[in-house]
Order: sequence, then C-alpha cells, then structure tokens
Amino acid sequence: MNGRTPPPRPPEGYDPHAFEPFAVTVDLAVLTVREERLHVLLVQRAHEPHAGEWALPGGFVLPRESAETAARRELAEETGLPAGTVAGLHLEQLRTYSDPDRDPRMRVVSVAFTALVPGLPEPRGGGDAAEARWLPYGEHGPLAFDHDRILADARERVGAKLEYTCLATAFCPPEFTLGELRQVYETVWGVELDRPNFRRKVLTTPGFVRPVEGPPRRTGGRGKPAALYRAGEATALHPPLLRPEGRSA
Amino acid sequence: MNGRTPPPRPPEGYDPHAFEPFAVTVDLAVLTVREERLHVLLVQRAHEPHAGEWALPGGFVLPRESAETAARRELAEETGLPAGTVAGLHLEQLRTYSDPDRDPRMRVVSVAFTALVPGLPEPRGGGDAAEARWLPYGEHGPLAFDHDRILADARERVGAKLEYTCLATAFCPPEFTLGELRQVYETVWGVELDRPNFRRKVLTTPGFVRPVEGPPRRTGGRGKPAALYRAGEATALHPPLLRPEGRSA
DNA sequence: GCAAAAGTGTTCGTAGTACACCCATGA
DNA sequence: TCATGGGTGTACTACGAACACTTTTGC
Repeated sequence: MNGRTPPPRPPEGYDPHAFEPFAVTVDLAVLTVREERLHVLLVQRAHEPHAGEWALPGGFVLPRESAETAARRELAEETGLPAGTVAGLHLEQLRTYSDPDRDPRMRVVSVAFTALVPGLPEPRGGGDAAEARWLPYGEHGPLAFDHDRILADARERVGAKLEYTCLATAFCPPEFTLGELRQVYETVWGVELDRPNFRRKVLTTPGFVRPVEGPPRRTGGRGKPAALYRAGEATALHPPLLRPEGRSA
Repeated sequence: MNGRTPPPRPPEGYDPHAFEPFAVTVDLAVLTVREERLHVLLVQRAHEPHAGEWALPGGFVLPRESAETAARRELAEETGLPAGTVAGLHLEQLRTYSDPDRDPRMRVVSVAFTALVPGLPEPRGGGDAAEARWLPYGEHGPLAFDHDRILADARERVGAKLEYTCLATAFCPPEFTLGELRQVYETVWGVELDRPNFRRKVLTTPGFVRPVEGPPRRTGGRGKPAALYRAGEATALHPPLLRPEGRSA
C-alpha cells in the first residue's frame, strides 16, 4: 500500500536507512518492424555480471523521477534520438518484475516498459553500454538477467494489443500505406492477412487512419503506388481485429 | 534495467545506502460482486497521513519477497481468509505507480494488484488497519494517496478483461449458475445482457464452463432452479464477448 | 508483356441480436 | 394464479473469410 504509516507489518518503526534498501530500475523492450521482421533494441553489457551478454536497455530510476520519466530518459540516451522525438513515441508500462533473486548484486525491482518505434534509427551505442543494436527477435542468445522473460511478455502483450487497439500505427512512420500497416500485423502475428479484407476493416473503422489529402503517393518498390494515410484519433478498435488463430482455437 | 553494473547512468559507484532509498509496497484492489453491485475491500487508515480515510489494503514488500508473494500475504492478513483459500484466488498485477510525490513521507513505489474474489467473506479488520470493510464501488469518499486512480484503473482493467478472458468465473463460487455468471458481467459493465444469447455464447465457447454432472440444481430465490456449472479449463475467449457499447461506439 | 502490389466487387457462412415462447418453482 | 427466473427456438442482420477481377507501376 504505502497506506498505513511507514512502519508497516514487519519493521516496527520504519527507518529508510535501516536495512538494505530496494533499487528501482526500468527495463525497455523497444520493438520495431524492419525488413518484414520484428526487431528488438539490445545493448551489450560492459560489466559484470553478465558482461558481454545482450540485455534490454534500461537504468535506475532517479530519486525525483517517475518510472515513466526514467524510461523516456533512458530511451533517449540509448537510441540517441532527440528528446522531442522520444516524447512522442508510444511507451507503455508492461509489468514489474520483483523476484528477490533476479539480480545477484542487490535487491532490484524493475518496472518494464514496451516502446514501439517506427523507422530504423540505427542506435549509436551511446551511454555506458558497450554496444547497442537492433537484432531480429529470437536471433539473439539468451539475454542477461530475466530479460528473456520480459521480452517474451512484451511480444505477447503487443500481439494482443494489436487486436483491439490502434497500436499498429506506432510502428509506422507519420505517413504510411495500408500495405505497410498490414506488414506490421503480419510480422508481429506471424501470419498472412487477406489484403482486401484488411483494407476494408481498417478503412471502415472510424478514426483508425485518415487519408492524406494531397494525392501524394509513394511506391513500396514496384507495383501500383499506394495512397498515404496518417494515424487517426481513435485508440480502440471496435470491433477488434482478431488474429486468424483466434477464430479456430 | 538492473542491466549494467549497479553504477548506472547517474550515481557513479552506486552505494545502496548512499542516498534516500526507495520503499516498495503493494496495493490491492480487491473486488467482489454482491447484491448486484461491485464492491471493493477498503481499510480505514489508523495513522497519519490520511488518518481516518479509506484506502486500499496493502503493505510493504519484505526483503526476501516478490511483489506477488507480498500481495498474497497482505490479502490473507487483511481478509482473514485461510492461506489455502488465498492461494487459489485470482490475483493479477495491475501496474506500478511511481510518482515521486505520491507519498509525502518518503519515496514509495507501489505495485498494484487486482484480486477478484467470489463470496462475501466479511473481513475482520485484522492486521493494523483500524477497520476493513466491503464498500460499494463509488460509494466511498475520496481514497487516500492515489488510490482513487488505482481503483479506477483496476475497474477498467477488469471490465476489459471480461471481454476476452474467462475471468468472470473468478467472481463466482466454485459452482455457479449461468444467471450468477451473467450477473457478474452486468454488474461490472453496468448493462443488461440478453439472457438466452448470453447462455448460448457461454455454452458454445469451448472450455468456458463445464456442467456439474450430478443433476443438482440450486435456486436463486424463486423461479426455476438452474443447472450448476464449474469454471472450465479455458482462459481466453475466442471470439470475445464484447460489451454492448463496443458495437455502437 | 510480365510480375507485383494496390484497389474494387461479390459471394458465402458464421455469429451476434432481438425476440417469442415454454418450463419450473415459490408465494 | 401469478410473478420470477431458467431454458429453447427462430428469424434477421452484420461482419469476416475467401476469392475473382481490374488498375498502375517497374523491369
């Protein structure tokens, strides 16, 4: 709670400095879609424990910061993106991991976030990480700490949220084609979607996307140029866009 | 993160005792349905700050506990339910609240949980709370700290989860009628559902409920006795059971 | 012309909606 | 007997699934 006076149940007369304190950190599962594959932003650890292993970016929450603020700050530092850009990114709290033994050094409670980013801003390994890179989801060895678990939770959450929210546009640049949007669903879900039906579904959902007025069109390689759209004002999808397995399972 | 070595970005050479530490607590939004209304378990605070005000039950996470463990322990203490019963209750992490100023005394990060309980085990105000009571959702003044926000988040989450999970059975006793199950949906969503359609939907969803073999029937007052069911093995609802507003909004 | 992707149209089946109606019980 | 809630049946409608077909580009 934080409810009753600090002396809660066990320590009668709670002294903040009395016993080993908790550290609070944030971990970031930063996902993007590139080359028809889901990619994760990972950093290579410079120090023990788990030195040399890949891990999720993140860091300590500062004394006067909320976890959300800390997450955005870390994201900006790790990716090298300008603060203004980071401020607009979709960042969402995933859950908190609090196993007493998840970090061998001390008691660390970590608030995990999921961030969805569009383009492919190649990270510049900044900060204190030895290296930061986009790696295809699953094509990295086991991650440090319990980060495999966090990453799996993030992927599952994102997949589920695509069904009933307009979240997919967070993976796309400001202006995108319906083909690109469909790519997001197909990549995250690992399925193929019927193009005509997907198009109808998206266009008939009020507020999901908004056509860009000027008739600019953009080519995605070869084929007919596609109309451009922007994200609409809606956040929820009613009715939802279920993954194909949902119908059979 | 918990990623790199303790000295993360800011504190060069992280000393756990160097500056004011974080305290980590759990807050519990314990919900139940009784008398066709959604009820919340609240405790009356015994000490400052917010002495005398209602608050969500909860408490500090102990040094060797995970947040989940702490939540179950607190739940058992506050409700007076036997540990075995509490072990089987549906407990789910909601989110973590980390605003630096949410507790005036010190820096407290709280992991909030939602618990869904069936019957009406009248709490015995145990523990250190002055009093613990079930109060109808909304019929309590403003809660202490940011507990109004937590409670609202919990209700919203539960309402949404009823749509695509089998969570509703967590509000019911081990054996229940379809009328009782429908009551859960109607109470949480605040709508009326068509009885015949609800029945079909539930019965045709594989694994949602399982009929109790022996033809025991139970009366819910007057009217025809209803068949009894138990929760099935399924956890997800495919396709979902959308709230009526979902179709029009 | 051919391949590839966008965009339009149509058919079909499933599932949700809105009812009407019968059944079993308590007062 | 009536009120109340359980249980069954049915017609209507909406929406997703599947697929045929046209259009516009690059090679």
